[in-house]
Amino acid sequence: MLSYDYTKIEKKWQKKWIESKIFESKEVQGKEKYYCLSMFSYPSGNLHMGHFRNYSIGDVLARFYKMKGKNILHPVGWDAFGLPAENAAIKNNIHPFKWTKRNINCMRKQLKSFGISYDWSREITTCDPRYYKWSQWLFIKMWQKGLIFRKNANVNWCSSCNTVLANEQVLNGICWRCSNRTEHINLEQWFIKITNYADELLSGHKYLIGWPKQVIVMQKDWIGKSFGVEINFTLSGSDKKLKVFTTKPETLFGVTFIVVAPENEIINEISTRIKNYDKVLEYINMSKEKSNIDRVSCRQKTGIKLEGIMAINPATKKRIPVFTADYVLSTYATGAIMAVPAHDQRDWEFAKKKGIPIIKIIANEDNSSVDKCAYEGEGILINSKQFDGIRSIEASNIVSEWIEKQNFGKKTTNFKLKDWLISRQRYWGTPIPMIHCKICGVVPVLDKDLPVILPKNINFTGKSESPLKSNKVFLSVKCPQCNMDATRETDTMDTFIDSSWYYLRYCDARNMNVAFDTAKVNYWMPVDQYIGGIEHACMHLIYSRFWYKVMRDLNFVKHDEPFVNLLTQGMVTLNGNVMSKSKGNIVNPDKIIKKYGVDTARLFILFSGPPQKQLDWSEKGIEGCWKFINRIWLLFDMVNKKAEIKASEKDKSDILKIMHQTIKKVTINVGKTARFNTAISSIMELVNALYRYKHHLNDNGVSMIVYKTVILLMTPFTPHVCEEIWEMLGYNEYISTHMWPNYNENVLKKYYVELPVQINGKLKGKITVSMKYDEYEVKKVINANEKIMLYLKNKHITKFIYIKNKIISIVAN
RNA sequence: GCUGAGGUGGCGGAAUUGGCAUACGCGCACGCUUGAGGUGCGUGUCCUUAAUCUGGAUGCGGGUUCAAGUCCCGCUCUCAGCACCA
Repeated sequence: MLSYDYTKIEKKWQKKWIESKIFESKEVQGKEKYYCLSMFSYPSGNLHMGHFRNYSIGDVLARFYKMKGKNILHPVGWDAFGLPAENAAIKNNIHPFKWTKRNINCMRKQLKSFGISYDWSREITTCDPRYYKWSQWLFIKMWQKGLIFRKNANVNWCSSCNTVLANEQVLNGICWRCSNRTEHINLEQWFIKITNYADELLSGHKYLIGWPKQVIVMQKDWIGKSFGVEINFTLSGSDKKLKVFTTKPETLFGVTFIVVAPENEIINEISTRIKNYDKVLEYINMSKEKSNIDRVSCRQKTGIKLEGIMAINPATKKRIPVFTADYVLSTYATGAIMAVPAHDQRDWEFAKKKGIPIIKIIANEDNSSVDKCAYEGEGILINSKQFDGIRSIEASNIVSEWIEKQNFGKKTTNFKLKDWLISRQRYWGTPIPMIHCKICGVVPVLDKDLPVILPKNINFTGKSESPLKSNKVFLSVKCPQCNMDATRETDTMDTFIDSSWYYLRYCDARNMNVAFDTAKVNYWMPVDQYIGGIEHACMHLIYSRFWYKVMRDLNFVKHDEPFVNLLTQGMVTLNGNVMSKSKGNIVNPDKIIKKYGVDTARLFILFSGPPQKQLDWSEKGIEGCWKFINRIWLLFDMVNKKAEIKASEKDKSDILKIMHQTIKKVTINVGKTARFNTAISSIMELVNALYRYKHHLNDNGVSMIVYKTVILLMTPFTPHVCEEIWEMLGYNEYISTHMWPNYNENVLKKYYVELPVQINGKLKGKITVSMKYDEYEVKKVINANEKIMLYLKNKHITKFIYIKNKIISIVAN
């Protein structure tokens, strides 16, 4: 028999799976559920290898647990709002709706050819009013809870995307989507109080045992909690106090100047007292013009003294100068610092430049000087009056309490995490369901008027204004409270809102009355396995966790965390390069599927390495997987042939033992450790063993038992060919719904074991002994072993170590 | 700079958690099959070696141990994230 006809087989089973609805899910009380979720995709046009890997990993798990008897939810959908659609509209004069729909149709077709075990009846699309109605509804619920607010703020603006961006979406001053430099501008915007949950987002990490450590660390850094003290500095000749935040209160006696951020309000408030205000203003404008990148990359510290302003160090009562400098950020803590040049390198550099005194407060054992650089380590306090001699670690708390008692400061915690800016000045997103009324202020749209439909007739100007503003019909509305003429909000929501709750909609995707039924959500949630790229560590995965906690506090769901286990799959590269359209190095999964079939493509992508690791695509590697599937295919005829020679009892029991070992290994590698590569290699070993065994098949069906096991074990990896062989073997049922094979520990039980014998740490031989043997009996066997005894000739045994069933280690000289 | 993860053949990667390093696959070499090529099958493939002797190899250097890829100390390189966060 020649190689198998994968095209025919794959089409056949994909059709059957859909028609028979075997992968459609229903809540079954009492049956253990398994919610398997691959991150849904943005419909950019076509699926690439990264998608293919993502879905293949999810599919292995969904299929495995289905065979293990669990009730599976394995849904699929589209994260369909977003900028590319709108940019395509401006560029190619195609409506975003049309563009998106076309792409989804194309990608759905492609996705169906992958044969993933999705429940297609639950497919969702976020740009569908039946979906975004509920995004709006949830938005209003959050508004009513006081979690959404408007404020004028210094926000990130991307002039290429023509919209504001959340902090998470700006990396190093660069827009996450288009890689343009962003600017800071002042705008009135919509925010969600994610900071209310900052503490819980951190403490919740302890429940996320099934998450990669890397993601937890990244989130922790992003949330950035730090403990410290807020201290009020009196400004001489003014009733104004200046608030600073410090994590090192013990260095208070070494504060020799104060620095406020150029954007700090206080400068404006005390402007009449600043003698060189013109020059200060000049500096402020200069630093405003510097982009984020310049401020960060140019480590040379600049700044200007506020002449005529002095602060008083509350500990030393000394008058100290006040500066403004852009090495202090306006956006963190109070936007002002107390500078301790002796023990902070940044302050040290600034002090050196400006000729400010440097007073040493912490002395270490070496009594190292602070002339060359700041000393940032621990030590004993000096020059600190009553606190002299205390160790700095202990002094932190002692001084904090003293500060509180003296009433010029209090202990606080600060977060780097800022509130989530959720409004966008773009068209292709969920309309924010709010109304501006001159009398009533900001009023939410009534439930009965939802959804606020995104109008289709819009001019895409590409100008920096919300496109919805151009639609007068959309704009004019009656106020739901006073019924007077009012205007609609024209900003749309950040698409990360759509993706913050889609996993809940999957649990009840067709409900027209509520966003989701609580009972259904509580049946399926939390997601047992989430699979996606690590690039979402500090965006989607923080937003979703936050959103879920709000849902919990609204009594919509009952758990604390939405995703129990997270698998971050590695990228698929070509010659080490990220595949991208601009580089023109995209390997299209369609092409591979055409050449080898889906089963082979899946097998290769899963076999090449652990799913978390980056995978470099190679045609060479895929050949091996193709060969392996063919070897299994060819075995069908071989196991069906009756041979003349009888199989020996030992051969039969040997191969059965290998089979049970393989079942055990695959079960653990798939179910527990998600090491699909080693699972597959152990099945390869079993197939190799069966090939070696094939010479004597007159064996009461032993080879058939082994063969069937191979097919069952391969089903999560190569489902199409396994269904086909299963049918050829005479079964009427789907192998996809067949029970996963069990292994029998009794068969695995060994009675004899091969023990390596080490002499002075080097392997010198092996002996086979009964597993029951004690040291005395093992010694007897060794004494009878000529080869080993040769090494021990004329030697004195000083140590004899026998680790039962593992190893023998002899020390002799 | 800080944080985290890593470094094992020509390559992708294994190693039951301290117990036979290099499983499985790719590649390569040789043989068989074939008119030839491909496929398929078989054998071999870390270095040293005539050898199945003997040594030596898991980034480098040291340590603990009967025994170290795995544990400890010190370097070094790579990748990822954050980056003036007071």
